[in-house]
Amino acid sequence: MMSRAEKLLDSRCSKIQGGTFHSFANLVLRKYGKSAGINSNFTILDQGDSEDVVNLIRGNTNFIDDKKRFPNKSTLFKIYSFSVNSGKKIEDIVEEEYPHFAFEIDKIVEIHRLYNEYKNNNNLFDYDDLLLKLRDFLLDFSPAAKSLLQKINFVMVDEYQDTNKIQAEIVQGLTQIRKNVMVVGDDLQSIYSFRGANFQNILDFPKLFPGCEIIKLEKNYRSTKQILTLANKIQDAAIYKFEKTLYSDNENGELPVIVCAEDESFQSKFIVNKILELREEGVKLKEIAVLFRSSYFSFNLEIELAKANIPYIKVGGMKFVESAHIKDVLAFLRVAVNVSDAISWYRILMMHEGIGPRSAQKILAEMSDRKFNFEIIVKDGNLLINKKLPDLFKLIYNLHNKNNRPIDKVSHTISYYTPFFKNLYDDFNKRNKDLEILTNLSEKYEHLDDMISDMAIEPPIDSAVDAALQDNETEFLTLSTIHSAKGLEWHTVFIIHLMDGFFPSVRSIDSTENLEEERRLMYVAATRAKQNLFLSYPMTIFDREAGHSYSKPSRFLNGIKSNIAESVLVDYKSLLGY
DNA sequence: AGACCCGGTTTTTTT
DNA sequence: AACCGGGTCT
Repeated sequence: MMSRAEKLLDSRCSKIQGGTFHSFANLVLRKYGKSAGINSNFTILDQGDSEDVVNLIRGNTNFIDDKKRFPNKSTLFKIYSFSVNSGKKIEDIVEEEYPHFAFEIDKIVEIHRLYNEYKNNNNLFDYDDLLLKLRDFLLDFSPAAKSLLQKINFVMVDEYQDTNKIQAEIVQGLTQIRKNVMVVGDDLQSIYSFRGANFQNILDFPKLFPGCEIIKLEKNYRSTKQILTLANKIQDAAIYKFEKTLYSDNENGELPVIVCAEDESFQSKFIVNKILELREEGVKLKEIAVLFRSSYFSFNLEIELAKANIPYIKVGGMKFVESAHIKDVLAFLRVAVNVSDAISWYRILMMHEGIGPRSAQKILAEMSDRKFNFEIIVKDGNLLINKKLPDLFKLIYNLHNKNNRPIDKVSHTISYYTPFFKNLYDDFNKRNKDLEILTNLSEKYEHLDDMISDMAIEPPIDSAVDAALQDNETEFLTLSTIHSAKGLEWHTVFIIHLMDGFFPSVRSIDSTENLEEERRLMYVAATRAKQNLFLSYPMTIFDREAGHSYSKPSRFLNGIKSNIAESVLVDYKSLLGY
């Protein structure tokens, strides 16, 4: 966003402190945390790490009865995180969303207490802690907080409809000295309620800052009139909204197209053909995007794109740093920074042959007893670690003590890791590229701890991005989840898998509120297009249980008549016409 | 006892 | 593709 602002204005924009709430929190807490009693060497847990901690605690309790079902780590973590972000009590969330676990409520609350205790003892922050601790730091208004706030003259927040209660409090905290604050948002684009965002925030803004000025932006500079007409039609049916009428002066456009494809692969083939056609017309690949509700909807299309040699990047869904092999390497590096990072130790230890959860726990206990003092550990010949893992120990000792650059540490780690890697993954050849990318990424870092927090908060979008950027700025098509497409725009946009049960997702179909959020998501997707918009759905789709079954077009297409969108059928015959 | 292997299940969306 | 549970091997 900063670089886009820089292009519109000038280089001063690049000097503005900016970022997500989380990355801002990370910077502030590391710099000013000490005076607020925060050990600024904290390690950030991403969602996977947090779930691992929850799982560790879950396994150490005797709460799990073989006969009764108990929420798994990801469910537990979701409950806890939603509780923090929404301000609701765990008890109420379980009651409302997971009534089948209501009888375990005491255990669920107790694991949460232990989870917080564990993070405290080990100086671990999960994403939610970053927000909570920043809020408390600012609102405590200590001398350190004051000195930070003295330097902040203006505060601007984009996408304010997607903030939650804590984030609103952070904005309040940031404006304690100077009340220069501007927020921008659109209630119709609120799509993050699952993590506690509430568009009520933007409505309450005038109460928080009495006397604020409200400016309505009703002129759309992005899309053609035809696209806006369709977008307005989608939001006409919305139940919760605040009246506004969007208009555009741009009348030169084609009608959006609704594409009914015989099946998923016809849908993909249609898109591939259309993209090739557009490219002939001079539309660049980077001006085209394919958007979808869930990351896996694009699998079939990705195969077709590869066949047609169309380069693409995929945004959203499974990320580079979430892939198992990258997490493996990062575990070594994290231990190098924080020797008592138990979660990373488990990961490292258990990739060694003959070491499972039990032995890992014993080894960890041995190290912990000796306060992670490697000099002592290495001399004590009676330890399990010395019998099984002399090389590992040497590696970690060097990573931890040697004063070399991150790139050297990464290379050392990878050479140690390679045999395990090849053993662990059948597709190690494919994954190997990612290890190279990680090495390249580490080149720009001076300090390992910076690299590790970046990996948690602002991870590289996708391995392919970096690969593509390196080899001569190849142009590429964008595939993206709608959530990740927020705030962006393209000349041509395809929205795929518009089927009931997929988009809107089955999981939201039985609640009005969730369904309304899906509708807003649809609205966000449609309004990403500047010039062309294609809405497609396959008539049949493979379903695990039913085999092939007919699908129903998304309810969001209901009522879109031929004066709003053109309809196209894509079957065997029509494809031959191309 | 603990590691490991296999097969069935499940998968929204993000910092 | 990753998780979980259950069965088998060392």
